[in-house]
Amino acid sequence: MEKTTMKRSRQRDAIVAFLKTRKDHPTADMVYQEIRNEIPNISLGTVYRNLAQLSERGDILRLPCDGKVDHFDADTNPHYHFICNHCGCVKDLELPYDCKLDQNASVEFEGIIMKHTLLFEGYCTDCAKTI
Amino acid sequence: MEKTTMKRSRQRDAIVAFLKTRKDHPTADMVYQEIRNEIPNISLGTVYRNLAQLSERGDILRLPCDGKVDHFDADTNPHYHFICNHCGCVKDLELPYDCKLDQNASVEFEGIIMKHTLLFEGYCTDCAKTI
DNA sequence: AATAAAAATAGTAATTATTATCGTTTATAG
DNA sequence: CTATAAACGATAATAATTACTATTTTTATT
Repeated sequence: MEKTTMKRSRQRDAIVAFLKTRKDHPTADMVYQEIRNEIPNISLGTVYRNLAQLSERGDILRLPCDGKVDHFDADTNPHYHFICNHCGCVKDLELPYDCKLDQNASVEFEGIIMKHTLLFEGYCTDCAKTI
Repeated sequence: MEKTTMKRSRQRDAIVAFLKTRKDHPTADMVYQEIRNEIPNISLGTVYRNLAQLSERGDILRLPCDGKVDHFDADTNPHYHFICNHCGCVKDLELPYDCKLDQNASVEFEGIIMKHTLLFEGYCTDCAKTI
């Protein structure tokens, strides 16, 4: 996964380009469905492989969502997210990543804390009206 | 899932009793493997069903672990957890659940924030020595 | 431009974790 | 004691993801 040994591919370029146009943090399958419009025979495995590779390299963010399917974000600036328990949509929060949380947690913990994931849950604006 | 319409079962009692003896937050499969010693023909589906039911009722906690398999905790007092990126073990942190996080996040968010999940990652004491 | 090696691909199979189905068993209220 | 609904075991099905493999594509070097 070193940057030097990476070869470009039309498929990966399309995936990155697509993610950059979106602020709603698509899932692997959503990426797949979208890219198929442009590259009809792209394989779902290719999408998964590239999303894994890109997030491994830090070119995109993988957003774990409490047991539900992962979402992906082209905005690599560390920030927190919200997931709607009704429709499943994922939204950005303006809160920046708080390093103090890691420091505080480290105080009484014997191992090494490197980072944290923080996900807020509730109902999005639209679903809050409906329910 | 109302408490009034629940019938006791030997299997569920065994699952709860087992979880209460453990502080390492077993997974569904770990629970299954353990309970089989006592009830050899228990079904894995029964374990999943009861763990879902119990966590739904708030009798145990389901711990989502960033895309990895869920772990379960008989200590229902809200608290945060740590997962080791090397061995996958899950440990308690002494930090209590911080309601202010939800309040802060709500300030600039239009929907309704009800709760959050916060998981710390890094290397546990044992793995920190090895690596 | 031709070529060779590595990387990436499409298509498919396999895996993993979990949920659903269904006929049978069991708990419990009356 | 009995009726009813909950819970069960066994198995099948599903969903998401990963692995495999033969082929294609990229890219550095001639």
